[in-house]
Amino acid sequence: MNAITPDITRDQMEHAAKVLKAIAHPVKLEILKILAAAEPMDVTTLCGHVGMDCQISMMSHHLAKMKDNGVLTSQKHGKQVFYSIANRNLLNIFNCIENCGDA
Amino acid sequence: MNAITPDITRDQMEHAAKVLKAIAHPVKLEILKILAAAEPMDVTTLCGHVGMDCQISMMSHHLAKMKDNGVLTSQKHGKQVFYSIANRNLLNIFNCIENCGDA
DNA sequence: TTAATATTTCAACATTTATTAAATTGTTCA
DNA sequence: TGAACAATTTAATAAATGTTGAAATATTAA
Repeated sequence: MNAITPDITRDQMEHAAKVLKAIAHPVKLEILKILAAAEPMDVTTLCGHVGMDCQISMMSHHLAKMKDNGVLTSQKHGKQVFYSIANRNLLNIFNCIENCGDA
Repeated sequence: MNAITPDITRDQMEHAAKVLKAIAHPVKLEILKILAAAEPMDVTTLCGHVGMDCQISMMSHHLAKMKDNGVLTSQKHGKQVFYSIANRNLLNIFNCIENCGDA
């Protein structure tokens, strides 16, 4: 009905808010960025890419939350767990981020 | 450097996370949607559009936070304050939302 | 079976966010 | 001036989030 904010119901709004909340964190955005370039990836490798201040336990929490909200999927392979991006459309958000820099 | 996640620095990541946090809430998304269709708008009118469970004080808190994070701007006119969207590029996020529905 | 590795879960804590009511500021108008 | 209205600020509280380290759970390999 509207070109800019297409037909979005209140329920979709609630869902969208959850997804956005699940990624509105610098480390989580970093995770998405890393996976966007090289998915799937296991937790330890991912942690290494994120940087020195990364603890495996923290990483696991972040990943779990994103998975809970449908942002990521995971697959176990041996003793490692590999994470992927559930729907790469979400990556459009990075264009948003770049363009909406500072107004 | 990368088509999908363009050259985004860690600082930009931090900034993006703040902006996303500032809108990752159903009512705040609703506010954006309403303003997208009819900006600028004063607080009371906005509150009316949001629905029955809207309290003016809550609205004011939400608006203040979004303004603090550069999402909205405001202009005083008489005893009313009119809010607008600072950068309409941000509205692309709604396309993201629509497309990234449920995977 | 024991040891080593990868990841998750648990528990505790500090910080941030959301919500609500009450008090306050600023503006207009009689 | 002072009553009425619009919006913000303050304060209190509940709820959610982020972080950390330790313990628990797989899985593989020796």
